Amino acid sequence: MEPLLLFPDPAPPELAQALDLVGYPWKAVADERAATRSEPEDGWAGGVVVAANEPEGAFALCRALRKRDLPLEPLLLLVSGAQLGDLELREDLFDDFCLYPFQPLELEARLKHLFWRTGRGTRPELVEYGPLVLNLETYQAAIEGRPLDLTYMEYELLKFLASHPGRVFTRETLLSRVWGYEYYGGARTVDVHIRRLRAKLGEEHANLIQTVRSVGYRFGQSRWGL
Amino acid sequence: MEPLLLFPDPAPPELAQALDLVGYPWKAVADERAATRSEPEDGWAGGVVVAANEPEGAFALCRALRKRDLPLEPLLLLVSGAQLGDLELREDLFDDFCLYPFQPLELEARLKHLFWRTGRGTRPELVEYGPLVLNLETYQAAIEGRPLDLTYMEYELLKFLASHPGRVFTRETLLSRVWGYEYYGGARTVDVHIRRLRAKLGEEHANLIQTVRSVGYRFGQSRWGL
DNA sequence: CTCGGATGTGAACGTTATGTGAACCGGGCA
DNA sequence: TGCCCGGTTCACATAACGTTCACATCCGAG
Repeated sequence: MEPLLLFPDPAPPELAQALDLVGYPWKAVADERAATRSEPEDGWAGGVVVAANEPEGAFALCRALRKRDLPLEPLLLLVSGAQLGDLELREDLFDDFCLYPFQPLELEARLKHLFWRTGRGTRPELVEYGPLVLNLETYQAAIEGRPLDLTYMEYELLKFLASHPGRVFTRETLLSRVWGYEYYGGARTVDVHIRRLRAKLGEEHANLIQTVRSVGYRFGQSRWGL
Repeated sequence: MEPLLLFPDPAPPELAQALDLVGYPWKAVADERAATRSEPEDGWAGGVVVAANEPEGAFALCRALRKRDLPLEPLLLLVSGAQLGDLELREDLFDDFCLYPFQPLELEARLKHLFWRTGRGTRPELVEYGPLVLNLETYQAAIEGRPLDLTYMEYELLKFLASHPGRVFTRETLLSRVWGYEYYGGARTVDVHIRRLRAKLGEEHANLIQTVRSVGYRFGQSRWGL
């Protein structure tokens, strides 16, 4: 079996021990570079990321691992009780989470359940909204069947927006969620990308992205019901 | 929002309370027959099944709910630590599990993540008062289902007022709470915004905002008690 | 009934956020 | 090395927005 990716490096002893006990091979990495460097031939079997001690590094790693051509999955996040509230805005960065410190039995059960449910391919590889379709595997986008020629950043931005239809995001939020937390640049960058997206969507569909003055941008219509 | 199915009936007090606190409606059922009988029009929003106390009944219910034409989803299972080992054989009966007894925060986070990944969307944060609805995530407002086109300041003002129905606020208070503490401007600004809000609410609902002469403004009916 | 302060109203004004076109810059590739 | 592509930044145009003012109207006190 391919090893699991562990963060941080070195891995917390009790985590390493728990995995050893139930027979999961693993390898600890300190950051994205290390993750790429020591990646096995057939890719990682999955990931266990401890966010309780070094949240920034942990979330940065998750984001990087999710953005790859073949996103790392399944990804189990270990969080402290105090971090539970922060998870809401990072739903897409992990597949399941577990309180840290953890019970070995619970960790094992979660890993088993994760492998069971991701093994059946329950993950959607498409993001759809009305006439828009994003194929996450091939990095292609289309509207009404007509292919869109998007650049990397345009694709990422559209993917993020279309994954959260109806919701308003400030430029700062978009910069941190799409560009990355450590990004340090002008907010007007977002405007320009929005404009190009609207242009490529075509006049007919430009209104898929709406401006909410003095707040930010919204994709699609709002959700009134549940 | 449609209610969650709870097992057993009656529901454990701490579970009922935790769900009430975060605003999930629920209905407890004792078995499959009760589940079918009291099922809402649009189906259950999901299920929370406590397996810690009555494992046989709980798993039987899960099995029944999964076998239906429209399987109940998502289903969160609450298990004791001693039951963790048994889960392996029942992977297909639930979508996620949580240790019981549970931390309310963890329960909330798991429900949110479940709703997110099963695509049923998390409940939007709403401020409601009678016919008025404010969607805080999408920055949209509606009255009697009809969308209101509000500017940023109008929205912020209405949000503040509608969040404190029945209470009277002086113009100075509104300026400091809505516009910001350091704001330095004329009090008549408030009047103008109130007028525009009334206009947009429509003649029928303009009285949602009442003038309290020589004091300020009040939203909704006055509260006699408390 | 009358007076005066408080509030409603319409319009004008100044500010600010956003749209827009183009220049800049840096990395990959020939 | 020099070109090309994409991402970023800048400067300017523009329209939306918030604020202010002058005046009209309302309401309660006396």
